[in-house]
Amino acid sequence: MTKNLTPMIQSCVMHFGEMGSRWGINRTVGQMYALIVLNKEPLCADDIAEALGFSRSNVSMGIKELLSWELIKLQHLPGERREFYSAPGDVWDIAKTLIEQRRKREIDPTLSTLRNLLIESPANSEEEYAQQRMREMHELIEMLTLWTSEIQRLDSAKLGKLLKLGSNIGKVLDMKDKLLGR
Amino acid sequence: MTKNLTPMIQSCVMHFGEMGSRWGINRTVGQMYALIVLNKEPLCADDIAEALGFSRSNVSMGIKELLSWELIKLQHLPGERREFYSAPGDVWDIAKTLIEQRRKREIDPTLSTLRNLLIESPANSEEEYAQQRMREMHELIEMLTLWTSEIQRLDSAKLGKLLKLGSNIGKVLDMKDKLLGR
DNA sequence: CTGTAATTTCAGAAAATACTGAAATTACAG
DNA sequence: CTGTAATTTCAGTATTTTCTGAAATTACAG
Repeated sequence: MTKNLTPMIQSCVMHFGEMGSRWGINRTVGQMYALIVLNKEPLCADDIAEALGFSRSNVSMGIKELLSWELIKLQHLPGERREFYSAPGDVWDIAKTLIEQRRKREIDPTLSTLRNLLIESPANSEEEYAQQRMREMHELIEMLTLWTSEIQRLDSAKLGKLLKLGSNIGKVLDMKDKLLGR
Repeated sequence: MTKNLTPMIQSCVMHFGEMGSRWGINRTVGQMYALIVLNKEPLCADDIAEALGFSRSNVSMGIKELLSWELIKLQHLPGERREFYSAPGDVWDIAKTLIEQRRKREIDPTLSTLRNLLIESPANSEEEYAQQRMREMHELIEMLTLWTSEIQRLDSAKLGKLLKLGSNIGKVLDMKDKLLGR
């Protein structure tokens, strides 16, 4: 049904729908989010349902999901009884939230499972090997998580500078080598 | 029917099945991969089908998928007519492959879509705003991609040192700040 | 070649997921 | 309170994805 959308916005919305379905978030929720992000003004559920041609109830569930991910926030507009929703104005804030939420949902449970399996003592050499692999995975995931959490601490301004640095980013990691003494 | 697996390995396999379904790779393929990774010796399709209770054809499709992700490699065992499969011995190699493949499948198409939409000239102020957001997204994604590609260049040994550094990892990023002149 | 073992393909069954419309609930203006 | 607008819930339907078994193909020992 998709009413009102210009081809450009339409394309972007559709693309994020497709991509969304490759992440946890499903196709329609992906479309809804793109629509909200690309729109300067906050949108209400009816706007979304109309623009994308979804049922009102589907939009309601999508909003619930986006709220649970903390990707949108509710706001009341003066003189409006309906509830409006908008995305953070800063894309880096969006990305940070996404990273954070995915960590909670995907990484943390895995770390916890691995930890639990690692405290058991191996019953045979097969389990011994398996535990070794699990130990390596646990270490690696923990380290990568640490890295990303450090990066997440950067605010938008710092990130901007980093961006300016462009492909010289390698230098940062070269310095790391020095720090590591090699 | 899951024959032969010890409870420890069983649990791990099941967990990666669940997690797998949250990534692109589906539940059974996730289980298959965990099984291969945790097993010292290469496995053949029948081993996998028996251990996990899947149909032989499902295993065949799963193997095909894991090969297309380059997460396993085919090998022939001496005196064996059947084909055997194994995962890289180094978990960091596995992670690098995963990151790389996900980039190809999820990030690159998005960057390309955004780029295409950004070369159009905005038809109105609504599109102007939308394009601004798209531009920010494009920049951000490109930068994060650059970062991860730098990290991916590290080999296992260097990564090990980094790992030893533990939570002092923050220092690396502090140095970055100096580099950025603030 | 021939026969058999191993693997792949694929149409359709089964399962999981997403979506809708109707009914219920909530929110609030008057 | 009352009535109406807005939102949510949820049972059922539709769609998509996954999985299987049977048939086809491929690989290779003899």
